[in-house]
Order: sequence, then C-alpha cells, then structure tokens
Amino acid sequence: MGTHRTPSAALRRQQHIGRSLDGLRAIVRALRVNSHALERRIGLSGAQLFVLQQLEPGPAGSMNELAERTLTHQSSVSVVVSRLVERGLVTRTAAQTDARRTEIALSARGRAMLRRAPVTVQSQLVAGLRALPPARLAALAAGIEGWLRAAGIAEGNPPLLFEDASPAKAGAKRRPRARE
Amino acid sequence: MGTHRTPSAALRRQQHIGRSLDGLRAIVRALRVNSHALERRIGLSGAQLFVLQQLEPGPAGSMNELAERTLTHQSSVSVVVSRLVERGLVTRTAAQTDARRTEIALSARGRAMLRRAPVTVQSQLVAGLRALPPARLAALAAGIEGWLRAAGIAEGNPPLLFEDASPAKAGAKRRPRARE
DNA sequence: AGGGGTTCTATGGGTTCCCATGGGAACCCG
DNA sequence: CGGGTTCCCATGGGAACCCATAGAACCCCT
Repeated sequence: MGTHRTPSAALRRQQHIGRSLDGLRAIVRALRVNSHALERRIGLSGAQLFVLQQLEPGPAGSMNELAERTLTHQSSVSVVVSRLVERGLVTRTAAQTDARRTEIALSARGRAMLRRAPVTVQSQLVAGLRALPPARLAALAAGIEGWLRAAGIAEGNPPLLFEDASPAKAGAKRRPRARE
Repeated sequence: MGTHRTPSAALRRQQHIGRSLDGLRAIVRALRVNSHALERRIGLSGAQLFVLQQLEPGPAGSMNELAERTLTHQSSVSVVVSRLVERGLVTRTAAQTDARRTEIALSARGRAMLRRAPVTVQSQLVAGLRALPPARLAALAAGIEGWLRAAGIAEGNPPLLFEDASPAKAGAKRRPRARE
C-alpha cells in the first residue's frame, strides 16, 4: 500500500502528524499555564480545583479511588488533598470499615468555592467539544481512541513497551483491587 | 438546533465528550509515567530526552528559542539544559553575535544517547499516528485543531479568557521579539 | 493466638514546570 | 560618552508529579 504513494502524500501525512502533535502539546501547555494563573486568581492550582470538581458528584471512599478518578498517582493526590484540607475545602476522615482508608469529601466551603470558580482551560476544552457539530465530535472521539489504540496506550494496555521483569510487578502493583 | 434533539443524542454527545477527555487524560498520564520509567532505564527524564530530540535537527540560537521549540517556559528549559550540560550531552556557549544569548547544541555524547534511546510514549504516539489510515489521520488532525479553535486555545488566541489588566502585560512580555 | 503476607497512605526524594527577579550585556538617544 | 531602557537567562520559590518506603491495619492460615 505504501509503495504507490506519491511524495506529496507522504508529506501531507507528515504534516497531519505534526499538526496532531502540536495540538496535543498546545493543550498540555495551556493546562499548565492555566494552573498557574488560577493560583494567582483564586489561590487554587489547577490540580486542586480539578480534585474539587471530581469530588462534587460524591465523596471518594479512599485515596486510591480518588487517584483513579483524577488519573494521578496516590501519593500525588494525597499531597493535593492535604492542601485542600488545610484550606478547609475538603474533609478527610478514616473510613469506618477499614481504618487504613481515608474518605475524602467536599466541605461546604469547597462547594462554595466550586460555585464561584472561574472558567478554566479544562472548561474551555469541554465547551469546545460541545460546540463541535455532532458528527465531528463523534469523529474526534473515535479518532482519539483509535490513535491511542494504534499507539498501544489504550486502556488495559501497559503504557510501557520496553520494560522488562520489574514492569510486570509494577503493573500488578498499580492495579488496585476492584472496589465492591 | 438544540431544541429538537432527542435525549439519546444528548447522551451520546456527553459520551463523546467524555471519551475525548478520557483519551486526552490517558495521553497526559502515559507521558508522565513514561518520563519516570525513562529515568530509571537510561538516567534521562522525558523532558531531558525531549530536549535532546529537539536539538537533533540543529542547535538552538538561544534559550528562548529552545523554549519555543519545546513549548515550555524559558526558565524550565534552562534548568533541563543545565542538567544535560552536566551530563555532557549538550553544549552551552555564549553567542558570538550577542553575549546575552546562549547557544545550545548536541554533543557527540548527546547524539550517541539519541541513537540508543529506547521507545518512548511520544514515539508510540507518533507511530500510532503513522499507523492510522490517511483519511482518519487527516480527520484527527483537523478534529484536534477544530477542537482547539472552538475552545479558544488555538495559536494566537490568548489561552486565558478571564484574565484582566495584568494579562495584557503578561502577554506582551511572553511574546519575545521575532528573531532575524 | 500468633505470624506472615497484603493493603493503604502519608512522607521523603528528585525532577519539571511557571512565575518573579536580579544581574549583566546590548541597544538607543540626547 | 553616558544614562536610561530593553533583552537574556540563571536562579529561587512553590506546587505537582511519580517512585520508594515505612508504619499501621487487615486478612487468612496454622
């Protein structure tokens, strides 16, 4: 199939690849810059606000669960929660069923903070998706998933292809047992 | 337009939005996890390797230029370069034409490092794009750009919609004068 | 009851990231 | 020439991120 491509098709492909990566980079960068700006404006970083948002639908039964919700590492979210606790925006209590576990919930102050939180880049991204015509939105979602699958980064796939003996162990450790 | 949508269409839209964001988050996370794994394997973090890769086509005439290439802040890339210099992987010299500037280039060791660098998640992402059929690749690139445009995050657009008086100033400062 | 293995999370370590800033170099104008 | 301004970047500060780990809690088997 590749044998009868013209140079201009290969060049066009290279351009599409470049544009996709540039778009991805632009998103990542915008999110980072926005985090700092948020901190100046409301005293909360992007990560802190994101955790608040993820707690809005309901409390988390453990730190590991919250880490899953936010797609970050347990230790990372623990630090963010600590800061939110200091600010009185979330509560952290030992679970009744298992003293090792920590339950995390929004406080009233946290809810109030969410109500007056400004527009974030993440909100913009969501609004951007909303503004897309339905067919384009569907195509984009499918395209992203196809990309991830082709790249071997889809759910269930180990994200790291070159890891050796220790990866299997790390992978097992990173899959917390499913919650009831 | 929105008035004659069925609930199932709205639900489907919500699902597409969720899938798109989940895909984006998966990418971001994979890149971060990969950075750490790289560090264990070859002693270079993702950011360090990325800078090496960006220098492969040719040296950077200044730190600001390299920051633009890597879509990071000048101060960030300065730190990364310092570490690479310590490792003898890049060279940092004052420019002849303007002593305020720093020129950054790959060393022979840096080139050798690049030759034996392992597969990274970024490489996987590129390979994933390559593996897409041309029509899907083009649609994805266009979709991402359309998304960014609709979200107000496209090039040239200020990434922050809520900034007030200081943003204009900050924006001006962040636009270095064009290089000859 | 006791012990071994597993789970949970706070904490330390190292790196990156952006913002702010200061010092030195370069530029411009009177 | 000299003073004022701008440019450039290294450096410090603070937060987030993942990895590693220690201590407490839990579970299961003998």
